Amino acid sequence: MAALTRKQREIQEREALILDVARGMLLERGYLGMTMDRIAEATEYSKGTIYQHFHCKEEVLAAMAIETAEKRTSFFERASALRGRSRERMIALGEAIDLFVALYPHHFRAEQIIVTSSIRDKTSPERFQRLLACDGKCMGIAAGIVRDGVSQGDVVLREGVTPEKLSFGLWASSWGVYSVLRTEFPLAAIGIDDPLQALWVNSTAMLDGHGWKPLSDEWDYQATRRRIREEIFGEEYRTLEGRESDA
Amino acid sequence: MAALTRKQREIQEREALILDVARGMLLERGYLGMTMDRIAEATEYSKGTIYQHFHCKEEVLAAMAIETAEKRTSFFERASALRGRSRERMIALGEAIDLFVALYPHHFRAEQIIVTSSIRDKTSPERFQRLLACDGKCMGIAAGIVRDGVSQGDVVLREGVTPEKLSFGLWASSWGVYSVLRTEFPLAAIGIDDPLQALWVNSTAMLDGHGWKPLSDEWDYQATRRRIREEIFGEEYRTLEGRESDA
DNA sequence: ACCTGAACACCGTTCAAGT
DNA sequence: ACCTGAACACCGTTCAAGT
Repeated sequence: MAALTRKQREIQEREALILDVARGMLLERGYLGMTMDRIAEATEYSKGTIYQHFHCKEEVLAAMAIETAEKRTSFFERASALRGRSRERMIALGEAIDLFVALYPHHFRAEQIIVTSSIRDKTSPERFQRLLACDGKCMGIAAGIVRDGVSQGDVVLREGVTPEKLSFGLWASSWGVYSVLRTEFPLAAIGIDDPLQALWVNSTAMLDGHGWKPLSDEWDYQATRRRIREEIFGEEYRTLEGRESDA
Repeated sequence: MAALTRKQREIQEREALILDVARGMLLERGYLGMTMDRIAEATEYSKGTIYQHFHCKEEVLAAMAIETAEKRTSFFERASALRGRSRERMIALGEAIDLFVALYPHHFRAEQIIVTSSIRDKTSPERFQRLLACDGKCMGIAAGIVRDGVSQGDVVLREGVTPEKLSFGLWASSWGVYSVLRTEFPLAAIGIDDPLQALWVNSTAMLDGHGWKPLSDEWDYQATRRRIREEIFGEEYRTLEGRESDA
C-alpha cells in the first residue's frame, strides 16, 4: 500500500474543492441555484472535469451527505465514551447532535436537503452504502447505550420496547425539530420561542416515561450537559464561543 | 354574496384538475419529473392557461400543500371532540394523523416534499398565510387539550413546560417518523421493523414522563384507540379496510 | 376576454476536438 | 492521458398572435 501519487492527491484535493464550492452554493442559492455551470466557473475547471468526478448533479449532493454523515458519526463515537451513568451517555449523543449542527450548520442543512429530496434513485450504490453504514453505526452506538443501561439495571424495557425503538424515538424527535428549524417556519407565532429547549424537555420526559434511572428529578442532568461540553467537546465549544464573540 | 358564475365554476374545476394531475405526477415521477409541459399535456390545456392559475411551478406545489393542510386540520377538529379524558383526546390527534396518512398517502408525501424544499421563497404571501393559519389552528387545538388536562387536574406542567411545547414534542416525533418513512430508508436494517409502533411506545413514554394521568399502566389506551376509530373516524376506517381487502 | 404555442433563457449532460 | 467547451435535449416562463 504505497502513498498516493501526486496525481491522485491532486484529484482528491480537486474533489474536496468541488464539494466545498457546491456546499456554499447549495446554502446561498438553494438546490436549484446550485448549477453545474456555476460550480465549474467557481472552481475554475471545465464542466467536463466536474463530470469526471461526479456522474450527475445528484452524485455531488450524495458525496456532500456522506461527508456530513461521517463527521457526525465520529462525534457520536466520542460522545458515547463519556464516563458516567448510561442515561448520561445517551444525553451525550444529544449534545453531539446539537454541537454538530451549531458547528457545521451548512453541513447539516445540506444533509437535510439531500435526504428529503428524491435524489436517492440517481445515486450510485457505493455511495448509498456508505451513507447506510454511517446510519447503522450511529444507531448501533445508541442502542448499545440502552443495552448497557439494561444490563446495569438502570432501565427495564417494557413489552414491545427494544433498544433500537427507544433510540429511534429520540432520533425522530430530534430530526423533526431540526427539520422544522431549517424551513424557517415562524415557530414563535405558534408559541415555540425556544425549540431546542422544547426538544430537551420532551426528550427528558420520554426517557423518564421509559423509566430510565436516574429519573430527571433524581439527578442534575444540566450538570451532566455541562460536563459533556467540557470533557468530551471542550475544544469545539471553545471555538464556538470564539465565533460568537466575533461580529 | 351571489352564487358563482358558470365561468367562475369552470375556473375552480380547472384548478382542481390541474392540482390532481400535478399531485399524481409529483408522486410518480418526483419533483423534477413534474413539469409544466407535462401538466399542460395531461390536462389538455396550454401552458399559458396553466400559468394563469399559478404564477410559477412552486405555486402549484404550495396550492397542493394548502389542500393537504386544510384537510388534515378538519381531521384534527373532529378528533379533538372525542368524549373522554384529556389524554385520550390528545391520543385522538395522533390517530387523526395516522389515519390521514393512510387515507391520503399522496397528499402527505406531496406536503413533505413541498415543506422541505426551498419553495417558500417563491410562494405568494397569501398562500403562505393560508398554510400558516392551518398550522396555527392545529397547534391551538393540541395546546387547548393540554390546557384542558391542566384545568381538570390530569397533568401538572413542570417548570419550563408549556402546553405548546408539549404539543410540539409530540408533533416533532410524528413528523420525524413519517419523514424517514417517506424516504424509503431501510429501517428494518437498523432494527426498526414497525416504525409506527415505535412512534406509539415513545409518544406514550413522553406523555407518561410529563405525568399526564391516567398513566399508561393505569388505563387501557389501546381500547381508547379502538374507540376513536369507531366513534370519530368510523366511516373512514371502513373505507380503508375496504381498500385493503381489494387487490 | 380568453386561450394558444412558438420563442427565449437556462440547465444537466455528452463527446469530438484539442493539448 | 487529460481537459475543454461547443452542442443537444429539456424545462420554466413569457407574450405576440389568434379566436
